Amino acid sequence: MPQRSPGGPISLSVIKTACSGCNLRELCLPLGLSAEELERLDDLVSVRRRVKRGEHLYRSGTPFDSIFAIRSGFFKTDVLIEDGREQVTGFQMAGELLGLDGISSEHHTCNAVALEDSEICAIPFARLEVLSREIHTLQHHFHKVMSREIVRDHGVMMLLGTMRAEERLAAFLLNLSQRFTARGFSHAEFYLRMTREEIGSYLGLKLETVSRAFSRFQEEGYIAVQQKHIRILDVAGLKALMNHHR
Amino acid sequence: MPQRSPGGPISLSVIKTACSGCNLRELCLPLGLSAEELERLDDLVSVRRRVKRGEHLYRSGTPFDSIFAIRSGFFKTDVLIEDGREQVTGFQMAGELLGLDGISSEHHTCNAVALEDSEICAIPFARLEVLSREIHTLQHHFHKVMSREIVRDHGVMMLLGTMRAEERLAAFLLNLSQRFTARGFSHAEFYLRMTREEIGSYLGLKLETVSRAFSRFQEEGYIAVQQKHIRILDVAGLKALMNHHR
DNA sequence: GCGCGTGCTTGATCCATGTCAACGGGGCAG
DNA sequence: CTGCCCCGTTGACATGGATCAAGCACGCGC
Repeated sequence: MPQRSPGGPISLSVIKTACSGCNLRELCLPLGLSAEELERLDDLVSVRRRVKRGEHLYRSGTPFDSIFAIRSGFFKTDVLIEDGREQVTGFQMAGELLGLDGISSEHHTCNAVALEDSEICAIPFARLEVLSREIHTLQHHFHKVMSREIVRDHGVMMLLGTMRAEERLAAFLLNLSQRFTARGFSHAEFYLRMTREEIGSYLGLKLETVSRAFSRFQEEGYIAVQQKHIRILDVAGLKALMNHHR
Repeated sequence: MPQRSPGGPISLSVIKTACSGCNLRELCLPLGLSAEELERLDDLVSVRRRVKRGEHLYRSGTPFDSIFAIRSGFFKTDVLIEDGREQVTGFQMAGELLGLDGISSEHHTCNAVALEDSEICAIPFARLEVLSREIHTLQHHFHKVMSREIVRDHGVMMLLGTMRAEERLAAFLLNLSQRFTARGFSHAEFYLRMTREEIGSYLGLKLETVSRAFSRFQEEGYIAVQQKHIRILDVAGLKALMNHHR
């Protein structure tokens, strides 16, 4: 069991901002809402806070009452089993939601850890349900977000169940690239916020295998790697590699 | 590629029954509803139909408009990629919902195939959203069901990412056993509706590996297998095996 | 009742990835 | 500036599961 830092796991400094002024509103929950509806969502999303690198936003087993939207930063979610095995279930970036897994049992079922200093918006779930009864667009969009999470998970199952090491890593890099692009960052150049071990855990590989695959991609000229700095040189090459199954 | 049966993929014989009289109402969507609310759900769930063994309930890429509740029978869902690889994403039994993945893009993103003659209830999603705005219990329960699906997927990711072959199969058998129990069937004795290959696809293993693991479990006295007929002899043994990681 | 096909089992071998080990570099603490 | 620790890289070797191949059992159609 991970130990709690004294005085609670999360830093509580509150930031004042609103969905209506948030540049992520086209990615995040507010998508498709009118100005007036957006204001009602603002009321609901009153708590914003910072989570420092390495801190938990929530832990598996703790009571669930809010979902969280990432305003800035980068998170991982993971599940641990007794014998110490860890499975990273996802990496989340700005505009994505955290905590949906907690709705079913009213307790979080995974850990969410900031991989860099981050800011999140807490959305009290009970109030979200009330509001989404009134705002159809919000209701529907929320359902889409949950469904998208399920589809994403199926993709990971595909990856874990059928792909070999290099395919997995290629898929991972292309996915990150695409998500960075959607946020207005370079699609070709980015910093990884996670370690090789965390990548490995997510992809069902050991860190050495991840490292070797990175090296091979570099030798082949698909990417340039230096530690956590990645430059994608040949998107098509990486894509081709993914169909390269025996 | 599975071929389409002439005249469309699904048999359309309609069965007349109601949620209010359904013995699955404690497992399925109606959970927690009052008699009066249940009647309103009945109105919504008007289409019931049979899907014969081997037939598709829906296919990846087709438009989404309903989710489906399984009234009786057994399904698999799978995702295919171009080069023919298949990933089975789940096996579903009576009382479980199918099609949640389609909400996000308004198209189904996987195939649902009956593994035995089955009966399903179609729930038009747009109408479910309307009704769940009016019935809070229904809204909340629906959210829980979606969330449970996410949690389940995380479990599969854990399995695929960190477990070895025998652990995966043990986890699979225990999970089936537990779900049969919840439906009032024997926890110790059941028929598998799926082939070794489908089990393998779900567990990220080849069919030979699945077969060998079954044989080993039998040698060890954990189970008795004869083709698709499984008898679990030592639940504790199977559970112990799951922590048996090197 | 017989023959065929599909699915299952089992054996032999191979290979991708895991494991173990050594080393190097960068960043942070003092 | 110096030293340490964490992270990443690389090599040598081990192994679990994949692959290839053969044969068997059951269910179904004729």
